[in-house]
Amino acid sequence: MQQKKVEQLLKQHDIKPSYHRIKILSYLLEKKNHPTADMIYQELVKEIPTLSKTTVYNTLNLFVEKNVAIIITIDENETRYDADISLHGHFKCSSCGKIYDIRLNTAGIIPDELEKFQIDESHIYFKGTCPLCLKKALS
Amino acid sequence: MQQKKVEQLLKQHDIKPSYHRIKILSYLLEKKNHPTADMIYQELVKEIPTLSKTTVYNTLNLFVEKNVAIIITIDENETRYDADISLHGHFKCSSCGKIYDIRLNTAGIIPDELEKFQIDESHIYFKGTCPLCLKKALS
DNA sequence: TAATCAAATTTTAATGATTACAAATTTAAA
DNA sequence: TTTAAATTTGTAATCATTAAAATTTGATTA
Ligand SMILES: [Mn+2]
Ligand SMILES: [Mn+2]
Ligand SMILES: [Zn+2]
Ligand SMILES: [Zn+2]
Repeated sequence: MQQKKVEQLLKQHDIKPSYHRIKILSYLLEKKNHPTADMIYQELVKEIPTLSKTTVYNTLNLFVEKNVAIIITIDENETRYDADISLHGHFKCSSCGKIYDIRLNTAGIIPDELEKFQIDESHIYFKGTCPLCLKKALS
Repeated sequence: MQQKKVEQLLKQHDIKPSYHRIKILSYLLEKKNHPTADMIYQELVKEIPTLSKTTVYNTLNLFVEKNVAIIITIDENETRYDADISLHGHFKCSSCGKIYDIRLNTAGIIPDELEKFQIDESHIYFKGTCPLCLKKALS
């Protein structure tokens, strides 16, 4: 996505598109790798040597508050972020660590039992071994 | 559940049923409240003044390793434990903090997209406001 | 242009959950 | 009883995240 589009997206969500914010959102949108705050920091600090990790945290918290990104918690003590805010699932491979996006047929995903509950967020994820790592394990 | 049953359960999973382990597993089984390690500690230390928080952590890690309990991660930086190891979902109320068990019709819960993946764990949870808190909010 | 002000970023320090490690205690076997 | 192994404890370390205060940036106004 071009920078202009990213700026648009930020503005649409009431966020002033500062240099850092554009960089961080671009990272999320392009990499689609569900990174931790630290992964983003380690990558961007190469380009922006003055970057502070607190800025990464502040920015991600702002994104979540303004619904530009969501938090994915699959493993304990490891907060990850996703700029794809649509309802979709994830699979984390315990071997290579990659987190895959899983498209769900969202119909009938909400249990009847929750009829009287107000649902703000739905999360579905799986853990195991991905096909690539399964193949490697054979050889 | 009586103490004998709890001991049985531990033995079945290759865990020597020490006093502390029985207490901690009993807590999980009786309360069914998906507690944090600290919640368990705070409650049990009343009965067992010499209890160490490290023991609670060690024991919970052992339970997870031996499949007597599972880890539930709904909110970041808050690891919770559940002695119900069957496939079921959860709902956490953002208002009162309670975590509800949700029975799922497990049929067709695994997306076709994961056919070639080896799935070890499935997690489904929702966040929002529970009926009790919704009612309170009205008045 | 220069002064002003708020927002954004940085720096440093604090917090809190979890783990590491070694010592002490308990349990069970020899 | 002796000894070794397992369990528990206490303390310190680690690591992710947040808090607070200082600095910088960038727009706005005089
Ligand atoms: Mn995703
Ligand atoms: Mn449960
Ligand atoms: Zn893999
Ligand atoms: Zn509630």
